Amino acid sequence: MEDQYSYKKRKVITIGVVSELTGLSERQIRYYEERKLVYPERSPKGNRKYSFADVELLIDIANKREEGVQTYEIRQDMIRAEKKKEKQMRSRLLKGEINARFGIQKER
Amino acid sequence: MEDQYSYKKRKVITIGVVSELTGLSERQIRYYEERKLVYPERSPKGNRKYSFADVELLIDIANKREEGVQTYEIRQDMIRAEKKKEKQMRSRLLKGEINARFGIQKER
DNA sequence: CGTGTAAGGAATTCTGACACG
DNA sequence: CGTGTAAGGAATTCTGACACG
Repeated sequence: MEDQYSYKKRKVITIGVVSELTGLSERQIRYYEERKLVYPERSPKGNRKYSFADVELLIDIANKREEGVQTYEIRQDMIRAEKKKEKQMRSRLLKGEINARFGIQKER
Repeated sequence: MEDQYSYKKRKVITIGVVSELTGLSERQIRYYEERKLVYPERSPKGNRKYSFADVELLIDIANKREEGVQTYEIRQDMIRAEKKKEKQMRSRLLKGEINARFGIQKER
């Protein structure tokens, strides 16, 4: 469910590449960060670094925006989805499903 | 066997990040390219872009170099491994194993 | 609210070359 | 052979701001 951590979530992509990948302007990407929709990491000197997961998220955001959805709405939806997910995780923990599914997983 | 194409093989990482990820200097990374050990793509304006697969390859190269293996040797080994792989692919094709393993694969 | 843009500066990357060994 | 470095230029990224709507 969480996908492999490495490639998808490592924050290594610069904003210029993210712009190419998503079709969004750097201005838009930085603005969505300001609106708390994305959370890039920063290199030692302050350059933003994104993951493939971030790129996908930004593409979803771009689609929502095209539909006229405001950044505030998008954020609210994300928060709701997040809470829903946490809730599921908690109930699964109680059932011990985590170990069953991820306990004896092979590497990679 | 080929892993998922997307995240691991997309060339989106700049040389500076690759340098951080591998511990190699940019000079070394460019030199290994000159010796035909790595093949980054180029952005429209000429900036090198690497994949996670490239990063792993560079780490392997760094290890070989530490053992004193010359770039020429490393390249020869890579070529040999490549040919061996092609050979396997060919024999598998004949047996029709490709369809069996990749034909009805689900997305992602 | 969401995005473009000019502004000025700092950091990144590029190439070709000299250096050492 | 493998790598460091100074050199000069071009491209990238950053921030804060003004603009429009």
